[in-house]
Parts: sequence; C-alpha cells; structure tokens
Amino acid sequence: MPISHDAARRGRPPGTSPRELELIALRLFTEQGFENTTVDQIAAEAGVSSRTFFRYFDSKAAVLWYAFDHEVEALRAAFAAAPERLPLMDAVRQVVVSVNRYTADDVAELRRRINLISTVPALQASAAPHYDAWERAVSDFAAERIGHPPDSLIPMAIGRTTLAACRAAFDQWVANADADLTVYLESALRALAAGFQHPRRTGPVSRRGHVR
Amino acid sequence: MPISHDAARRGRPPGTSPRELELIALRLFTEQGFENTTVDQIAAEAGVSSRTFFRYFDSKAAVLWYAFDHEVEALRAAFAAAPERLPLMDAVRQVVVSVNRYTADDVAELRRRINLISTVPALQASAAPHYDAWERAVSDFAAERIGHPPDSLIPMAIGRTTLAACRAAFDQWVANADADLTVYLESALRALAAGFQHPRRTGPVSRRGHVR
DNA sequence: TACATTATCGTCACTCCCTGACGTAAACAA
DNA sequence: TTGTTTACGTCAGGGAGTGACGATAATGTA
Repeated sequence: MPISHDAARRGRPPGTSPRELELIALRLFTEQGFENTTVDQIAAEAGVSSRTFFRYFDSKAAVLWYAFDHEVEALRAAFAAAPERLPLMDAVRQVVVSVNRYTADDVAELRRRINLISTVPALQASAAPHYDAWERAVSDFAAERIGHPPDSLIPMAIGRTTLAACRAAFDQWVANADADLTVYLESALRALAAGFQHPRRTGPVSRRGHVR
Repeated sequence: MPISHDAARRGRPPGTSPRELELIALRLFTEQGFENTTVDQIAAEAGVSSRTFFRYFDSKAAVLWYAFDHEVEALRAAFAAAPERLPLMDAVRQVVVSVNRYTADDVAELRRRINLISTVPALQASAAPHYDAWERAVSDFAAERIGHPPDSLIPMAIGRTTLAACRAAFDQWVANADADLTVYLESALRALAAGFQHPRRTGPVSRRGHVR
C-alpha cells in the first residue's frame, strides 16, 4: 500500500482513501450481498477504477479488515502498558476487553461488519492473515511473560485459544444482541483461564457472577 | 458430490475418484507449489477434464481437506463412545489424541498436507468451513456434557479453543519434526485444560525451533 | 438385438478476481 | 519551463469457478 496521506506531499493527490472504500464496500455488501457486489461497483462509487481499488487492498475481501488490522496495533500498545504484577491470563483478558470498548456510534458499524464476516464464506476465508496478526500480538506478550520463544507451543496456543474464545464471544454478541460485547468477552476469557472446569451459564443473562 | 461408488450402478462409471485427485494434487502442490499448479493439470493427470474436478470438489483448495473431513466423523464417533465418568476436558483431550494416532505410512502424507495448509495462504483461507465442522463436533459434545445449548457461548468457546490448541500443536510438530504428534497434542490440550496457569515447557524437547 | 434409463463426463461460453506492463494526470520544486 | 514525484487509467491476460447442453458408457428391459 504505497499510498501516503501526509499533509504536504509532492505527487498527484489520491482519488480516494481506504476508509472511504471501506464504508462504500460495507454499505454495498450489506445492501446487496458480498457475492453480488463487484469490485468495479465499489470503485465506481468512489470515483476510481477497479485497478486502483487493488492498489489500496490486496483483495475484494480485505476491505472489511481495515479496522480489525488497526485494532491489532492497539492490542500491542495495550499489552506494552499492562502492569507487570498482573497474572498472565488476567492481563490478557483485561487488555483484550479494554481494546474492545466501542462507542455507541461505532457499534452499529461493528455489528454489520462482524455479521458479514461470520456469515459470508468468502469473508471467513479471508480472515486467516488478519487473525494471525492478532494472535501473534497475544502470543508475543505471553512468550515474554513466561520466558518462552514467541513461536513455541504454549505462547502460540495462548494466542490462538484467546482469539478462538473471543470469536465465540463475538458471534454470540452478534446473534443475541442483548448485552454489551465486553460482557461476552469477559465470560469467554474467564472460562478459558479457568480451563473450562466449572462451566455454569452461557452468557450475560446470569444476573449473579459469571463463570468463575 | 453426487458421485456414488456402489458396486453395481447403472450409469457411466466415474473416470476417477476423490482419493486419486487428492493424491495427485498433494504431489503436484508439493513438487511445484499450490499457485503454480492449475486445476487443468490435476485433472489431466487423472484423465478427466477440469470441469469434472469441480464436480468432485467445490474448489481447487478443497481437494486437500478430503482426509480432514473424514477425521471429523471419527471424532464424533469417538465422542459418542467416551466414558461418562471422565471429566469433560479430559474426555476431549483423550478423544482428540486417540483420533490423531497415525500409522507410520500415513505420517509422511499427513506432514506434507499440514505443511501446505499452514504455509500456503490460499489453503489457510480455505480452512474455515472444515475447521467449523471439527469445532462443532467438540462443541456438541461439550454442550451435551454441561447441559447447554450447542450454539451457546461456553460450548462454542470449548470447540474453538480446542481446535486452536491443536493447530498450535500441529504447527510445532511440522516445524520441529522431533517427536510424535500426539505428544504435542497432549501438551497443548493439558495446558488448555489448566487455563495456561503454570506453563513450564513448550514440548517434548525445549530446544528452539528454527521454522516460522 | 434393440431401446430406454441412468449417471457421469466433455465442451463451450461466460463472469469475475486479480496481476503486470506501460503510459498519463496532477501535484510540487528548481 | 522543465523535471520529479506520486497516484491513476487503460489494456491485455490468466486462472478459478459456473451454467447449459449434448455426448458417452454403463445397466435394465422387451
């Protein structure tokens, strides 16, 4: 992605932006479906050619992962600022939850995006490299905490299982739409850190404490 | 996949089989790479047209998931035969490990397939529906054990985190190649059931891996 | 044998995703 | 003006995947 958006540049100014393409794509995908939307159509609404679209994104599906990829950076920053004394899995849970606090305005967009990602096969297929970057942010943190190489078994397992638990929480949140996303994340991550030993209830409907 | 292989059928006999296509594809992918292999090439070596290939498999990538999908059936069967008294996560671990005991002959093929799946982006992208079926076999079992709906948070989290831990084990096994696959699976699944509370070693040998 | 039935295959035409090559347009600088 | 930089558009093309439709090769029946 060689397109830079500095204030004072030299060459021809960009005809659009990743964010604009993302919003157009999100709207068209929800209105008429992912498969029924062509890249030409998205590009045309942004006033550029389809060739230019592929200069902004590697694929038609990648346009929906723009926000997710930015969250990975926030995740790494939050891990770097996590207090040392906090136990590993508690730190993981708190960091992940804190990064997923969205404002009311963003929630609608987030819900549409997650709904697409969890229902359209072609979008699920495009998830791998983005999930991988997210998992690595977790596994790198875990590796440093327990003194293992970042690409060894336990750190990798922690990174992957953490995302797996979060994805279960995301899906429940999209399907039920009855509580805050962070409540589902808390439940899933606490259950993970407990080794799923004493599962009691499934989600935020438990008015008393969550899973211990 | 409408092709049936009964002993006495009526119509024209199939010109090939899923298994034959799988073996040809696995060989060509390893020899010359996934991207450099065309569907026409695979089909030609099997003596059929590329159109016929797509009657056996939904996509070029799906040909490598043929064996994996069969493992899901074995997984469900093993869960059905799991002793009732065994604690949930112990049963999950024992079942998953037992299903992944391969004979020496199959190990070479398995290693080539996993290596492709964990390195080629297009193959990682094709994993979602197959992983989903595997996870559901686990989450359905977990749901029944703890008395939750199969699509609720905790069972789904158990299904997904179990696969996530196994994938970490698979990758380590392919990268290191120094021990049996089941040893890695045991380590990852025991750590998962312990909530990653007291991580000690990364695997059967703690020398650092070179790949990835 | 002749004909019908059935299941699979091959050919053709087509859409769409995505890429490489190459020239063009629009900004700033000297 | 002239040059440099950066992004864009056009063009040609490969390969995945699909729908339509006829051809092929087996069995079943008269």
